Amino acid sequence: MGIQERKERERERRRQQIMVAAKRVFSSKGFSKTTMEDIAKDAELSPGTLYLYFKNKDELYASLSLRILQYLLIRMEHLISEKGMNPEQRLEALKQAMYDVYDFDPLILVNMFHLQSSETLKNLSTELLSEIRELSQKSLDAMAQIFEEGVREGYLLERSPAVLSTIVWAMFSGIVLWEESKKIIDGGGDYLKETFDTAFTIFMRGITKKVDSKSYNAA
Amino acid sequence: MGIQERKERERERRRQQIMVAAKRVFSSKGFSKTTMEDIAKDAELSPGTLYLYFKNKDELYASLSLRILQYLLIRMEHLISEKGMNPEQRLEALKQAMYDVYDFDPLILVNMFHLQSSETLKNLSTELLSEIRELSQKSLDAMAQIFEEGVREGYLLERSPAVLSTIVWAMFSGIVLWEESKKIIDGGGDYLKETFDTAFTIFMRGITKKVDSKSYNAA
Amino acid sequence: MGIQERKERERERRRQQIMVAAKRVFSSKGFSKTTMEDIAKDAELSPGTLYLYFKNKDELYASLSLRILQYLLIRMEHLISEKGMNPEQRLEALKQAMYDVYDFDPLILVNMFHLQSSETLKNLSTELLSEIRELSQKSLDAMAQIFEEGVREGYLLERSPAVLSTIVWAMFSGIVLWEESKKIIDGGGDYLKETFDTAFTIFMRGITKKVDSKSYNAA
Amino acid sequence: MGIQERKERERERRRQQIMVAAKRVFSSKGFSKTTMEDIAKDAELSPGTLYLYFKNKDELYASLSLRILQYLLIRMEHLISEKGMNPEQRLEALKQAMYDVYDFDPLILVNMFHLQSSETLKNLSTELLSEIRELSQKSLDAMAQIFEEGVREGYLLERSPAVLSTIVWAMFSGIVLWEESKKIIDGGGDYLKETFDTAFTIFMRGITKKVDSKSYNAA
DNA sequence: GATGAATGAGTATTCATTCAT
DNA sequence: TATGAATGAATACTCATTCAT
Repeated sequence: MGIQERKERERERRRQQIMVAAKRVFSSKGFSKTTMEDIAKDAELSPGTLYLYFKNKDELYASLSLRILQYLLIRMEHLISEKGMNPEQRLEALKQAMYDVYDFDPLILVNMFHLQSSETLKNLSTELLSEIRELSQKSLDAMAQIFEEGVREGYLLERSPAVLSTIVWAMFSGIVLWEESKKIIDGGGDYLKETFDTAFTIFMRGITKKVDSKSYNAA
Repeated sequence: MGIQERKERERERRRQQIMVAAKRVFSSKGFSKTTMEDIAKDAELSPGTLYLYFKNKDELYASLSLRILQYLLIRMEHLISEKGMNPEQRLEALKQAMYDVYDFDPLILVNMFHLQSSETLKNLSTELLSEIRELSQKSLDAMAQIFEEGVREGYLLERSPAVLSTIVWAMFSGIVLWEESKKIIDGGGDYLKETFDTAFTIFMRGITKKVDSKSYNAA
Repeated sequence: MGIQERKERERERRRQQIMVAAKRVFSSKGFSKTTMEDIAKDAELSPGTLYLYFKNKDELYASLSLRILQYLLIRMEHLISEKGMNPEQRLEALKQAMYDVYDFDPLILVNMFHLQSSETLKNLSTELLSEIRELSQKSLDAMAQIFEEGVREGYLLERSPAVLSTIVWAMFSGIVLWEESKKIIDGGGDYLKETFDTAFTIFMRGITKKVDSKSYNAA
Repeated sequence: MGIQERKERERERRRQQIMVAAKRVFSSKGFSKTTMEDIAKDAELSPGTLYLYFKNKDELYASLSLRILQYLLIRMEHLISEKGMNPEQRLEALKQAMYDVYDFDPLILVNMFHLQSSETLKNLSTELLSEIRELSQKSLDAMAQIFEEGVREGYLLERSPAVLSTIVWAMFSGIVLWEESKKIIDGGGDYLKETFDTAFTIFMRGITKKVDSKSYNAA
């Protein structure tokens, strides 16, 4: 291992250390109530050091979303590379993958929507922004391939794979958002998996060619 | 009209004046970059006056969402009170109602999701919070009635109406959020209606008992 | 007195209050070691209030120089409006006026040179900058008139009045700077008046047509 | 050449390398906006290394002024050691020497005044401060010798040589400062040489015993 | 000597909110 | 009611300097 490489690895380790702390603090206090000093303390570093690894608070925040997007992409790519699954099985695996994304980091997933729908985006460096864009796009593309295959093999109705993947992702994120906000608003909720399972089943039935008896009136 | 009532009406007018200004400014600058003074200027009032009508910035912000929730509820209640529609027609009308909610104020709709997913909720007064909760719940309940009727009349599969309405709402909000964020991230988008139309059609097919030939392979 | 005018007067009073405090603190601690909070405390105001009257620290600093330039201009204009003085008397009065400017506020005079020669200028608003420029120019123009008259009346040699006034001002400011820096460097100095008196006498002899016996070998 | 001496030479070279970089950066960004890292980068060294050669930022800054003072002293000493000049010629040579000082490094010359008039002086080490003091004093003493000789030889009026040299230096620095600030404030200027030439001529006429016909009404 | 990562004290500025008028 | 001047707490970010390697 060259000295260059060792340094790079060390640097990456520090970044992770900071991100872990950031996630912890952001999750418990929310974005605007979290101070850089809070994060520094949690990471057992000085505030100045944070700025050696992240341009500003917004970028540190956004980098957390990046991680979950990266995880999403990995799962999607793994999914489409898997051999020997028929479309039905593959779609079932897709649903499972999305559960895993949620489990990977539910709070950051919600944050991601905050990020996307806010003015935060304007403070991000173009590199980071394009990285986010690229990851989102790739993940959706991967999802689309699954649907495409289903269509090609005559299992699914002829629908645009791109639109189908958008809908799945929207449905998933909408439910996440809804369940999380219910938790805050009335302390209820966390039926995410049940709800998403139902939603997914309905969705599948809606795009499957031969609507089999199994889906007919199944709970 | 009593003097009390006249006063109340005057007061309501001022509130609206402020909310209109607030909406304008929040929409163009985002929540955290908007100052109370910005809003006061836009409303041609002094900063102090704002506080005579709204407890604080968060509540002013949240009150905007309230309006759109009120509109949603009105539409839903109107929908279920309408006589002489069969389930299919009623569901079609539901889809149309949601388009209208979007058109009523797309930016505020997005703000609403932002509101839901953020720490803002924690700063709201219990009154406002419960008002939001109540409106959301009522709207969803109204939606649920539509599904319930469809089930009762044997048009829809036996599914929990509450879950179905949750899914529709989540699907809708997920797509809104997704399309808006695409606008910001890569300047693309605004396929909301097309996407939601497809999503709704699929969803309908997924929950309809007799899957007719019409939906089979339709674009 | 209209209400508008009363407010304006009140506002001006606050500005002065702040400037007096600023001068006191800047003089004792220097520009970069003075914090806005120091000044606020000295003025018995809150830090935020300072920003209601001055855009930023640089402008507050520069506004001090403005006062001394205003004083300089007043003295110069008074000088040229004075009737019944011959050129010799008028030049003597010029020297006296410059002493007074120095006495008006020696430290701020030094600051003014700091201001001029530094990067501070770049942070100033264009209004303030042009005000400084205008005051400087007007003062020099007034000075130039004195020399012009002396030339016209045949008392002085034919020299450009603009250049003469530049030289007098440069000589004056150079001596101020030098004496002040000597105070800091070796604790010596404060021979400003003696030195400037000699310098002025020599300068006068150098531009006077008839070099009289009085100036010959006078101390 | 001993090993000790070689080391010393090497050390001096590094100092020069740093000073050259420092001058470049200070000149383009001003003192307070220049960071030590800027200088380190320009010098292709690490920040830490700068501190092996200069105690701190202030001293690095001041050391630049030192160079120009050293140059001034060299010129002055050379001037008085020159044989076979009459007072008139020597004074003419003095004027020329000051032009050369200006040309040697106009920006640093301005910096020097900035240095003198500011709080920077208070941060300098006593060694550096006394070095500055000594160089200034020696240069002025050398200048004074020129005037003294002029007086002794009956060419100049009986004036204190120390005061005369102070005045010449103040006049010179005042003009430099004035011309430079005009450049910043209104983009005008660089008439330094013309202005100083006139000033010097007037000054000479003011201290010369026999005011000859040449200076009478000359341009 | 040289490095450069880490430090952490230091501060200008903002802005939601109040309250005397 | 309405005002808007004043408040002052709160904080992101910088950068001269150090020191372990």
